[in-house]
Amino acid sequence: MIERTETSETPATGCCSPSLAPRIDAATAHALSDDLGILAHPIRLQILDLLAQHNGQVCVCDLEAALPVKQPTVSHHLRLLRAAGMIDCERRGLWAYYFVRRPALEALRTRLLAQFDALR
Amino acid sequence: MIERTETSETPATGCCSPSLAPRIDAATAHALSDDLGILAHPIRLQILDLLAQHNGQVCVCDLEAALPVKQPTVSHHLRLLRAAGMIDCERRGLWAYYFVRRPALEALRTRLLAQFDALR
DNA sequence: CGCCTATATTGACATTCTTCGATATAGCTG
DNA sequence: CAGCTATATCGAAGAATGTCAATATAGGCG
Repeated sequence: MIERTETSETPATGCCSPSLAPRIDAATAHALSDDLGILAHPIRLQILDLLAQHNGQVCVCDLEAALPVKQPTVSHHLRLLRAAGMIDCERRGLWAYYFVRRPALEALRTRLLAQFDALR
Repeated sequence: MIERTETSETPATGCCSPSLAPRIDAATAHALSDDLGILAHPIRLQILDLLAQHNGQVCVCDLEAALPVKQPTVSHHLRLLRAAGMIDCERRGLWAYYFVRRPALEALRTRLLAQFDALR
């Protein structure tokens, strides 16, 4: 590492800017990346899409029929989406009807937009 | 699976809607989740933030100094971001100056928004 | 050329993710 | 209750990801 004083204005004897720091703190970055990680799976995106389309009327076997994975896998992804607060379900008799939690998705959308705007 | 006719209007002897299909096709979902997967890492989010802040003036050792990971890890994340088309770099002498590719990020933002709006 | 420095790549290792068969749970129906 | 069905959970196995030490590459300087 090249020697340089923090107070100096010199653009560099070498390269490095005087201790550059991210505006996003690690905790925020972590929280956001967790949510992005939930979205970052094709099956989960398709589940969200299906749920949004047929709000409150989609049971697990519908999803299983519409997606190229088996039932335990569908349940697994539903659990992740639920743990992330993006969806929820209501049991009616034998069936579990899943639906998107619009306010949560709206909040995530807002958070994402804010992040993108910060990259402006 | 419960027997049912596609043409019937009956809300179900059981649960399932007549063959529900995602509006997002698998290819689109896959492409989008790939990009989301790139964003879904705290270090990468912070890198994007740092690059956006100091456009065109950030070399790898700056990033290494600002982030809690070692140089090979920084290079690794830079490579992923670059492969995803989100950033690029210019070599000047010994140093590699990285910068965000604003048009690509803008396109991603648009794509993401469209997706969120589809969940409307 | 020989040395030094910034960055990239390689290889190994640990961790996490994804999937699915098998099984458990829960609620209906007879 | 017995049997059936929808969903959840468990456990195992493979794939993908993240990290870093070690090493390679490449460009500057004396």
